[in-house]
Amino acid sequence: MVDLPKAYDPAASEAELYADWVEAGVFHAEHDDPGEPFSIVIPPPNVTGSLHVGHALDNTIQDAIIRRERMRGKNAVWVPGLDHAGIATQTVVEKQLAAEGLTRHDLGREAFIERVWKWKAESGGTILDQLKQLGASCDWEREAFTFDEQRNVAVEKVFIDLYDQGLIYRGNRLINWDPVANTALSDIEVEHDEVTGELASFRYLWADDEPGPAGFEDGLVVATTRAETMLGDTAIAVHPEDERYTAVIGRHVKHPFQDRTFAVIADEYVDPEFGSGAVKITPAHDPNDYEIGLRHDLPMLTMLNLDGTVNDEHGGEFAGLDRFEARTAIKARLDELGLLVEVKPHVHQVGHSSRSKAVVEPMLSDQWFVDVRSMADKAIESVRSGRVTFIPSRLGEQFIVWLENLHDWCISRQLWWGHRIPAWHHESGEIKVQSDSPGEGWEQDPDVLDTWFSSQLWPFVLFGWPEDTPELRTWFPTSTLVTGYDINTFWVARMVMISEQFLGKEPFAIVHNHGLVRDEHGKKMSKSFGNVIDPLDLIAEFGADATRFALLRSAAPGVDVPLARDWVEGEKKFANKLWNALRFALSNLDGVTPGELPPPERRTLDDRWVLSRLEAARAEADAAYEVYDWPIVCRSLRSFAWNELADWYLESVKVRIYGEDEAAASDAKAVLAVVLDELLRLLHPTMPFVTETLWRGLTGAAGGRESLALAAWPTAVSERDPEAEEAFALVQDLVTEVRRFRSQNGVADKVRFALDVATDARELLAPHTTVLRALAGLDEVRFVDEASEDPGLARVLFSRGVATTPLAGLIDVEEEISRLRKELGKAEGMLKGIAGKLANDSFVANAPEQVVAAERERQVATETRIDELASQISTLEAL
RNA sequence: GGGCGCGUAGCUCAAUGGCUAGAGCGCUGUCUUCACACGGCAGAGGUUGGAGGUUCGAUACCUCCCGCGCCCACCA
Repeated sequence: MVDLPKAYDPAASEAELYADWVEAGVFHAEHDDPGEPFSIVIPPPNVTGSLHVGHALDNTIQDAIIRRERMRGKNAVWVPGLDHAGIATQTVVEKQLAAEGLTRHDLGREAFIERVWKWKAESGGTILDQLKQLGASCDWEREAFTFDEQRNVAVEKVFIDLYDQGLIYRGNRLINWDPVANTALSDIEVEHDEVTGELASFRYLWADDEPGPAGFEDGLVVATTRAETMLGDTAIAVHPEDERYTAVIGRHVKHPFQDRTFAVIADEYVDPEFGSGAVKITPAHDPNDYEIGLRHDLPMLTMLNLDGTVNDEHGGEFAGLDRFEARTAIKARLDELGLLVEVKPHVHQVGHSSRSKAVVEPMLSDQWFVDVRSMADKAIESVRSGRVTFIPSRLGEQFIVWLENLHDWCISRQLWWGHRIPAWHHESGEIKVQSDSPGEGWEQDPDVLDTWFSSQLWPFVLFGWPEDTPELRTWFPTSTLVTGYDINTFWVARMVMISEQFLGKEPFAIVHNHGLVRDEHGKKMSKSFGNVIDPLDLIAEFGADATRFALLRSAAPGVDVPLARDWVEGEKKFANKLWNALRFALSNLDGVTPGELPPPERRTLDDRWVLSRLEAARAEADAAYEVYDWPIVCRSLRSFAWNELADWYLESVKVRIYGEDEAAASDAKAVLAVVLDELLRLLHPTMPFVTETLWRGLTGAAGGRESLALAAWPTAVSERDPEAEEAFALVQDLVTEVRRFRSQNGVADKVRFALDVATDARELLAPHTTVLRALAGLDEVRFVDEASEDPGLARVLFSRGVATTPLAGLIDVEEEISRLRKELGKAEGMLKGIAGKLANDSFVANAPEQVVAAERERQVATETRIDELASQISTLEAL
């Protein structure tokens, strides 16, 4: 017999259990292990990271999935790893350097990278250790890093092959420049935030040899939110059909600060409704203007340095000023020259770097790009055809739309930490793409690849690609990818594209998107709001199981997940409830372990009922597990465990367990053991620790390879039993009514009395009076044909009849009358509703037969009840 | 500007077009009975955002409105 402490203490056992699982290789899989392959690759957390609630959710879901599949006998592997997270990691280490008064340039490239590796070695494993605290059942023997030796080989191969296929090219194009991190960014690394800026209007005067046409003697007014870019203006555009401006098309204006002129051109892009209807064109610093510049073959003048200051070439008196200082200075100068027309507030979207939060500057630059169109089209087809399914499906739609509008991907970053681009530049300007230096006079491209370029390979490089390994053949394509919808664009889309390109297959069959974890009111967690919850605190205080369960119970696919400390505490209480249910069982089972159920004829009503309800919960939870509907998984199991098993069955089973009849007691124990065993199995993927501890206690399993984590996933132990459910529901109804009677009349539970029951369900109820007596605290239950009219009786009404007991000082008559009146009013209201329904001919004609029949039954029952209530009230009043 | 999602009890959320719209937390009362006070029992609490429509019947389907949130997008 196992002796459990009175209250569950997660901290006492979690670490030890985890070590035991790992020691026994419970999480490790080999390619030739038995079972159908099932694989998940972890979305690799940043090496800089520490576990936050988002990770906790993401990994809890993956763990629940992989644990269930493992129990189902699959050859299940969950491969963990870390992302080198180029820009994020470099930023962290640069900050450390800054604290020492250094920049990365002081160290130089090699020393800096060495420094990052050193830091990675010291603290890179933190988040993986934290995953262990959460209970994540990763196969740690397969841990990988996006920047390790093996992954490097793959990254280089992919780059070189794509280049050879013409899908990677180098180009001088307008890209998003982050002037703080000093690197190019891809489009999706730019976040558009609404900002209240200003719209400045100023005028360009006509070129000296070109007086303005009638109506435009004073020049041409243009508007801009970034006045400083006028240093790079090379045209003014108007709409070709804008009659106001027909006369000025082809004329030239002069630049106020530079010795040059440029033309007024016509382009359909211009919206005549906006501003003055004339747009200044800066092809080198604005995406629209860039397009116009290409169409009209305009000069592209870059007027900013990479650090965001105005350059010498076109800056003139403004050279060296920061772009925002320049904005002010230029407006001031324009004003002095009498050229500034007005400045008014303007709300618009401004692109910010998702990393540094700096305002992104569109810049012309030489960068490497991936031509994504053909791969994107294939990826769209993968989703359309259902070869990749999204859960929830609406996110698949969104995914397709995004792929349809995808532009080429700028993959070069002006950073040091990351995969160096395998391209070599010759003094002559020639470029070669290959792993090793072509020889003397060749310099390797200084840039590194976007972090996502390497993580897109994750689902196959984890299994050894480009080698043709047995692991790759076994576990690729992977089964399910679990991730927040927020990185579908960054990561998921690119995995689909690149997997198809290089392995000819989609990398996974299912993408399960969960939402983002928010606070209890749906607000984003952030340091500035002070509403951040640290999952490690939760685990320390309430246990990993409670933390996991609290996350899962709100994690409907694709829907953001609210979380509050109190809710986690609530799930700790659930764990404690389970703990105590098992504590009760273990102290009473006397060594009975889960095995065969007693034959049907020896099962009592409560046995049949609990088995039927268990099967209902199992079926519901299992189906929900299958479609990753976590709230239903949690709700069905929690409510069975607490509201049915603990609240009713454990109470009713005491009758036999504490009773004299040893055969009955042993049948009861057998059923109890089976039910608990199955419940623990069903809950294990969500709450691995407490279920493992309790299951070992229940079964006597030794741990190690004899772990619940390796036990079989439950199938139906019995069928649903509608008859038992109906009968037991009646028992519950009568018990509840008796309790209500007690509660409302101040009759203490320990005051026992006899009950005369008049019911049309006598046959159903009669065999179960023992349970009835135990649960309702009755001396005796007698069945009578008709309820006595004796005014000296208290009446307890239930759905199928009425029960009476001598008042004999039990209750307060006045109170009872008022209670009955209330109930009568309620019943009359209900009857009115039913009668109205049945009087409606079209209802009777059109509703399904069972529905109409049920209505009729309710009508009769309600009428009977009203009669009874009325007579009861009058008899009481007679007293 | 385009697309998507959401408005149900004080809070967070459920309810194949059909029983009296449910659960958890919170709240009220009550009980320390031998699994559990991290608990039991009982209870209060709803014009399902608003207005129309379809239907015998709408929380659910349709239209419009109001409010909230997210994604995408190059209007200076």
